[in-house]
Amino acid sequence: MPYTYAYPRPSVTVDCVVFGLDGLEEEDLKVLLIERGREPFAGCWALPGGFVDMGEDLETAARRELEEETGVTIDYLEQLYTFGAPQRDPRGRVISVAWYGLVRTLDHTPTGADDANKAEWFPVVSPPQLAFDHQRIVTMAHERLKAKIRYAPVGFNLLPEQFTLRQLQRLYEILLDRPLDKRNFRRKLLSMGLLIETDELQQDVPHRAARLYRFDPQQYQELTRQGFVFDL
Amino acid sequence: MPYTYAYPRPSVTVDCVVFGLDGLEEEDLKVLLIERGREPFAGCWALPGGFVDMGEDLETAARRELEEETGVTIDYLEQLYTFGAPQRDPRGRVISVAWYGLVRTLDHTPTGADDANKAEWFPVVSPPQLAFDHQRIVTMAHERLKAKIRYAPVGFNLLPEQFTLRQLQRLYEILLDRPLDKRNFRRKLLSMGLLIETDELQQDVPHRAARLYRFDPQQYQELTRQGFVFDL
DNA sequence: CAACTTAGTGTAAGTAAAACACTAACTAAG
DNA sequence: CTTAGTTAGTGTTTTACTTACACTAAGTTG
Repeated sequence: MPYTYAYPRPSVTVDCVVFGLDGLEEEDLKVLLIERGREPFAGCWALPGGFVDMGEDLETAARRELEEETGVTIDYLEQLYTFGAPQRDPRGRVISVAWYGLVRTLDHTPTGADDANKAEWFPVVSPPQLAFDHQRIVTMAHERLKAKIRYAPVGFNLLPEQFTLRQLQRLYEILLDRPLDKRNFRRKLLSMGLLIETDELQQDVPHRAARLYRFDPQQYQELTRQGFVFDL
Repeated sequence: MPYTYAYPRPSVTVDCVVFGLDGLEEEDLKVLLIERGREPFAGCWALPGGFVDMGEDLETAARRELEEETGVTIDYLEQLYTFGAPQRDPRGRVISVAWYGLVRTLDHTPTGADDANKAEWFPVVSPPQLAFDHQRIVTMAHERLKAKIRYAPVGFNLLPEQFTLRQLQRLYEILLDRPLDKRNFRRKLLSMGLLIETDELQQDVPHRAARLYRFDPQQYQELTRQGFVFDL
C-alpha cells in the first residue's frame, strides 16, 4: 500500500522522556527506557517512542507509543523540543518531537511490549548507552525539569498522593541537587497555601510518624489566576 | 518526480515569529508578517515559513525561509513549539516547527519575495487576521518572550548596539507591560556588571544627552558559567 | 537668560531569605 | 519498664534585597 508525493517527506516520530521517583526509598531520579526489539539499534536501550499516525495529534501519539511499549500511562506530559538533524536516524530523515513527563514509579511497573523487548527504570545520572541522539534528549529533558521545578509545582507528580513534608523536601533536594534547610522549607511551602493537611500519619515507620499532606491543584489554579507565582 | 513510501508521511514546515523594535521611537512591540502569494490562504497575512528541505537542519530551514520571504536575517532564534493538530492545514497533515526571534527593526527593512507578496511589521497586540493557526503561534511566542525576558538577557537583541539606560528601561516596560522605577532599574542593571559604559553620549536630542552603554556578552557567559542567573 | 526637558543620583522602610539548635513523639532492644 | 536511637516539629535573629520616593544637574530652545 504505497503512498506517493510530489516532494520528498521526512518521517515524524515522538519520543518520551519519562522521569520517575517513588518519594520513599529511592535516592535518585529515574528515567524510563526500553530495549529496542527492531533494527536499527536492535537490543540497544532507547527512549520509548515511534511514528506518528496520520490522523493523530502529537501528544496523543506520544501517550500511545509510551503505553504500547511500556504500559505506562502518564498524566503530566509536556513538549520538550523537536530534533531534526538530517543524520540523526540511519533510516533516513526522521524528525522527532520529544516530550517529557513525570510519574510515580510505584504506580507504574513498566512492561516491555510491542517493539520493546524490555522496559525498565534507570538512574538519570548513569543510564546505559542510548540509541540515536537519545542521550542528548534525556539531558535536555533533565535540564528543563530542573529549571521547571523551581517555578511550577510539577514535583508533586513524583510523589504519592499523600506525602510528608520530609519526602517533599527530599524530592526537591534530589531535583535541585542541593541541600535545603528543613525549617525554611517547611515554612515556605506551608505559607503558599497549596498543601492540604490531612489528619493521617505515616504508617510503619520505626520512629515518630510524620503528618501526611496532599497537594491542592484547585487552590493552585485559583492562586495562579490571581497572579501568584510558585517560586522555590 | 514522485516519491513513494510504504507508510503515509506528514509534511513538515517551519514558521518564524520575529519580534522587532527599534528602541527609539516605537511604543510597542512588532511582529513580522507576510501576505501569502499562494493558496491556501492566498492574500491572507501569515507567519513567514515553509517546507523543510530533506537534507536541511530545522533551524537552517527557518532562517532560509525567513530570508527568502522577507529578506530578514536573524541572529537570535530559538525553537518555540511544534504544532501538529491533524486539521491545522487544509492541504493535509502538516506539522510545523515554530521558532521565534528578535531583531532591531531599523536594521531590517522587510521586503516580500518568493511566496510572499509583501512583508511588514505589525503591532503584536493588534495584528491582522492570520492564516492557519498562526494567531495561536504568535500568542504563544509572545508569552514565551515575556517569560524569557525576565531570566535571560535577550532584550538586547531589540536595541541598537549602543543604547541609553532609558531606552533599555522602556524596552523592559514594553515587554513586561508595567512601569519600572528609574533609579531601581538603573541600580539593578548596572550592579549586574553586564553593561559596558562607553564614553559616548546620545546625539541630536533636544535636551541633556544620556550616556551610551553596550551589552557585554562575554562577561555574561563568564558570569553564567560561575552560576550567575540574570533576573529582573 | 528664562523656560523646558531629560539625565542622573541616595536613603529609609519593609519584606523575604538564610542561618541556626533544641524538645517532642514514637520505636526497638535489653 | 527503661534506655537508646530516630525522625518530627518548632522561632528567632541577622542579612540581603526590594520598594518607594524627590530633587539637582546638564543641556536645548526660543
